[in-house]
Amino acid sequence: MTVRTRFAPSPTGYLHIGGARTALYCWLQARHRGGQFILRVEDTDRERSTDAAVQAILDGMQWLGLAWDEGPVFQTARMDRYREVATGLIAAGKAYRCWCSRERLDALRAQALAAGAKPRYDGHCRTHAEPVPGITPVIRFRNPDAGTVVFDDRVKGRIEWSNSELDDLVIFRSDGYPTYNFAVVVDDIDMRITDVIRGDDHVNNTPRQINIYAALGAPVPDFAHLPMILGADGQKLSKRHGALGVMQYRDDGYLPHALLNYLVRLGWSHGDQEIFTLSEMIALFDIADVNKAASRFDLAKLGWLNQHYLKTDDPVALAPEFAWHLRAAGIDPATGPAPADVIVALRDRVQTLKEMAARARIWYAPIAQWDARAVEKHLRAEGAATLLAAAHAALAALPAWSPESVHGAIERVAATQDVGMGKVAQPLRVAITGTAVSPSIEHTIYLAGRDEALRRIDVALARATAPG
RNA sequence: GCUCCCUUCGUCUAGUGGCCCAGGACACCGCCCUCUCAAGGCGGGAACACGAGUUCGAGUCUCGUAGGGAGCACCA
Repeated sequence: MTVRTRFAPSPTGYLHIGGARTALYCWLQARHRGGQFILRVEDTDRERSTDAAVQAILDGMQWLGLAWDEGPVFQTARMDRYREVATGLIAAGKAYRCWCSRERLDALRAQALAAGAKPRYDGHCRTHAEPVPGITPVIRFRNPDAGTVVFDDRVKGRIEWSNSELDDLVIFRSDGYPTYNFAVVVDDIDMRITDVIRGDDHVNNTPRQINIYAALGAPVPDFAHLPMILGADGQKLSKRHGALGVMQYRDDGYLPHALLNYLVRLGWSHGDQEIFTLSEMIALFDIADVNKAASRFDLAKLGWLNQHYLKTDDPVALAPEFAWHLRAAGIDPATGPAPADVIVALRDRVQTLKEMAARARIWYAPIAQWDARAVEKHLRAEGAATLLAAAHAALAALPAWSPESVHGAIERVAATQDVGMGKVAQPLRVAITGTAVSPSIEHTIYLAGRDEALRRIDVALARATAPG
């Protein structure tokens, strides 16, 4: 039997980090086993579902590269089917209509709570159904009264549930929409899902869903419940923790495969391996190796991974994404050096493309601000003017313009003037960038372009020698 | 309150009864390298929640305690 997994978000917000990991694990499981990955949109909550959220989820999935084989299937497009199945259940005596009022239900709940028990529906309408004029009844599933439900969760292990803990849940609301627990089961059966991989906030739903499978005479799929992802403070992830939507990570300068690599290791491991290419993930991923406990989101480690990929990926391949960030920062890539060259100069110094874009500004726009301390220390230093002038001449005379040739020129200036590299590099750094910190001096100068570099050295020379 | 689940360095984790006085990675600290900042190299501190039990032997098995989480909706 070919493996079929599905990711089934409800479109009430963007694709957050927890959902992205669930989607990744579903996708990996399908790819690893040579099966299919289906995307289903659980939009039966008409109050909270929005088209914008659907789009946000699709965008997030696409950016991450989690391609689905079927879908997106919208539950709202399957209403007739849910109704058909529910009607069948009623006909078979496995479900019934219920007219119980909200008041009666509330009273029941309060009573149970007061008695220190778990609130459960008492099954009143199983036998005493009294149609109330003008009221559309809900449909309840007739849950078995006795026995236990046992399932072998692929990550949590064996879980056993007594049917006495379960009650007759509503499977169809009075507004004509099916409830979650019912729609998922009908969908998972119809879509022939073999592996249900979802957040562990659903373990409690699983026994009642299994009972529905049984009532429908359908085979029960494998279940794997993933532990939660918490914020760095160990609290449930929320808006307080900042960037939540996956697309926010793009805006913040993270690479999709860096995020994927981070996510795959968060709660799953393969020995001591930290770095995984997509194909390694697919080859090595096993749902059985997923951890049981919740884990915390650690931005520092994501940053480390992101930089790892900035350093090891082909700069040319990274260039389009970097150019996107330059534009996002209000920089026109056409007004300066090739983005790929900038990546080479900065990738050892930043963890994100966003930081990189910010630092790249000096090569695309004039120096906006001079660091007074740097000017004082390096530009107005003893001999700085002489060195700048010598560098200017050496750079102007260079037959070819490349990081290597620039490096050679600076080295020759240092040798000729009989000073260390630092003595000539620092004034030049301030001349080109206005600050004492930048990439290696040859890249700093190279990226400015010869004309602009010489122009800036001229300006710096004036500052170096100006009185005061 | 009830039911279910979870518990190894600050964080992510390795560990499936002896190979573990617990290994790796991120973070942190130190040293080296060095044109600044980084990156890199080398080194360091840092954990089996607690208590019983089973066993020749327990991070690994059992029970209890504590702490954390989820669910108990006509929300998904």
